[in-house]
Amino acid sequence: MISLKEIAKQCGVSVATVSNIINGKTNVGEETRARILKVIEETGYAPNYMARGLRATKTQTIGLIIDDITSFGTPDLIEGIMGYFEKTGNKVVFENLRVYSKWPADYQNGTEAFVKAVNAAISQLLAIKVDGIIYISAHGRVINYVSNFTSVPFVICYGSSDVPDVPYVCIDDVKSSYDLVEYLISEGMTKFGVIASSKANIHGKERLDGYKMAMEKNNIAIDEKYIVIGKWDRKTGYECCAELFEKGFHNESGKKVIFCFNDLMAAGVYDYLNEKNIKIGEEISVVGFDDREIAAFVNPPLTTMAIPLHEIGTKSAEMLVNKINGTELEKNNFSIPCRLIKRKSV
Amino acid sequence: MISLKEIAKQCGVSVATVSNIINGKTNVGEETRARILKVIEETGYAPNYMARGLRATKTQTIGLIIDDITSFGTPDLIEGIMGYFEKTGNKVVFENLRVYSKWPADYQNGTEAFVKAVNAAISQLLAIKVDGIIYISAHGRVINYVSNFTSVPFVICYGSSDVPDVPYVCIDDVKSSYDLVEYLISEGMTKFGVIASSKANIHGKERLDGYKMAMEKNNIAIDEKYIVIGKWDRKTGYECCAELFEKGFHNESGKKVIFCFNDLMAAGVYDYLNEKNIKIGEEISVVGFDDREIAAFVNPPLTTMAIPLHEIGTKSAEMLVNKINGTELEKNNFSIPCRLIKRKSV
DNA sequence: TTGAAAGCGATACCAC
DNA sequence: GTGGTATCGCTTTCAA
Repeated sequence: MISLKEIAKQCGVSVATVSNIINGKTNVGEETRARILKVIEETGYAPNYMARGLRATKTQTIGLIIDDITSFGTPDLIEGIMGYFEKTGNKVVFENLRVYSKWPADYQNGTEAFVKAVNAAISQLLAIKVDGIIYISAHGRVINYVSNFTSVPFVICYGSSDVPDVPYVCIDDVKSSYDLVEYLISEGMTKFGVIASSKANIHGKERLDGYKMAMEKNNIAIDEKYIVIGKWDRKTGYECCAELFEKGFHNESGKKVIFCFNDLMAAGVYDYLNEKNIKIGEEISVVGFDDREIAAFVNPPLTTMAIPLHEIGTKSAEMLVNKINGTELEKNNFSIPCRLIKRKSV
Repeated sequence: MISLKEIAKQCGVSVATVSNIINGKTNVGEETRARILKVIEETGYAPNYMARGLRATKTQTIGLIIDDITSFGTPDLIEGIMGYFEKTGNKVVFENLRVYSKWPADYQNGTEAFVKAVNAAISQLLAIKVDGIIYISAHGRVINYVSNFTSVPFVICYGSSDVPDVPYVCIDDVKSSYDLVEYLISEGMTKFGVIASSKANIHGKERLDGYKMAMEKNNIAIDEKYIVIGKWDRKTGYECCAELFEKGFHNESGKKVIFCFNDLMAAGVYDYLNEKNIKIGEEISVVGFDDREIAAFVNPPLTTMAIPLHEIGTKSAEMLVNKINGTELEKNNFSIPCRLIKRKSV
């Protein structure tokens, strides 16, 4: 590969001059600049990234830590982030924690092994001198345990943190859930079954809050026994629906709806309802959350809340760039509301 | 950040000795090694990646070019690749071509703008001195247009190439399609409708070949009028099914099956059949290809062929590492067969 | 406006 | 076994 030195020799100038031209310095003669630029063009010279990174403080590289690339939403988040960095001319390096393959079933948030893995990833990234780090979390994790936040700008994407001053952008679960329930009420629903999740999960906790707020606002009684706890998958969706039925939910009078905290559990509810030959969207309505691909393919198509993944990604990237440039941020964290997708299940 | 020099000074030895220890050279005294290792441990010293990359020929970094991260299969391919590189201790840098957002609808394979984007990505990667490159292609592209194949080891993942000696690993579409049709025949199917694709797409072409081979092998007549061309999406799946019906497919005698070249088109067929109140899997069977998430969620669940994405990824990574190490490869390309997933649609 | 030279942090060759 | 030092390709004073 051709080096700075060689093109300097070819042009009969010093390396310093060539370097100045490449870096857009103004202290170079008009004629010299043009002449050298031409040679650079012709030779297809590209600066050596390593050499540059060694000397300069900024590497134009940002590090992306992802919990698991096969996790729902992650690809679209990445797409948003990389779209932004393409414009700013940053390179992106990945650290893939691969939590699904490493800690199958249910690993614990904040677990020692996990924290260690995260910090190892951060060290790696720091070793290659990234200008900043974005952490894409799955599972609505609350990230409170990262040790070296401060050494380089850091933003959490699709997750949150209780540590003060750690920037993050996540979805507004409370408002989204509230909006969905308001819509359901406007459609005349009066009896709600909800398939929630453990409150340890921030999404679960906040969606429940939103639900309760909307119910109270509209003076509809909340029946605690019809709030059951699932584990975000199809199987527990099915089981929770069965539990609702055991408790007599289907015998309630009034328009009934089952609000599932994600689409997968809603699919489990479909399974149960189909088994019992209950017409979904007619006898009982069902709504989900996430707007996964499957939501449009189940029968009937599922009404759900679409997560603005692309926007979340873009926003995170924007925040990081601002942090790196030292631009003061208006806010340190953002919550973006989801979009209601009306389909046939209501 | 602490440097080699500093730890050398701290230990009262030369940088050369420390460097030798770090790089596992054997020409170092037992006692010295232990003493220095201890200091390295205590100080948390990590070698500067840039400096090392500048001097050494290998950077332990591999470049990953991806057509589009939101494309079906890409995340799992990446998961397989990164799992392998985690073991070998390689870092991974991404270049995301983002073809879906940049060339919406249908961009052309081999198009000038596209080729330019690919070569730009390669140059980027070369500038940061990657040891090798993996290209994850979407759309079963045949990659014949990359200019600087040779400067660094290069392998195509989930695609192929007609350029001699370019290593690739893809799926064995012919065999997979053949296997699927054989299974269908073993289930007593005699009338086949097929929703294929343009033959410009290598997957489409080969799946058709496999279909024909299986039919001929079993002496079942191929009815060309029942081979219709879709565009891999739900909508054209629906339209193609309608076309089949216009041609009288549903009035044929014998056990009928519609073989769709992917799951999305199969879902379109479901739409049409549901509309006509035809019992899927009873009156007419349907099979897809890909085993996307939706396949398990449509009603009835779809019989389809699962693509061994993880394995393809792992194999590509393995090939690349071998190439980098100069290990002779037994073969320059691999075709991995898909796995039949039996569900209720047959 | 241009250039000489120091140095970034490591590796590797060659003396001792 | 250990140490001195040239070198990788670039950026960045400081002089000229």
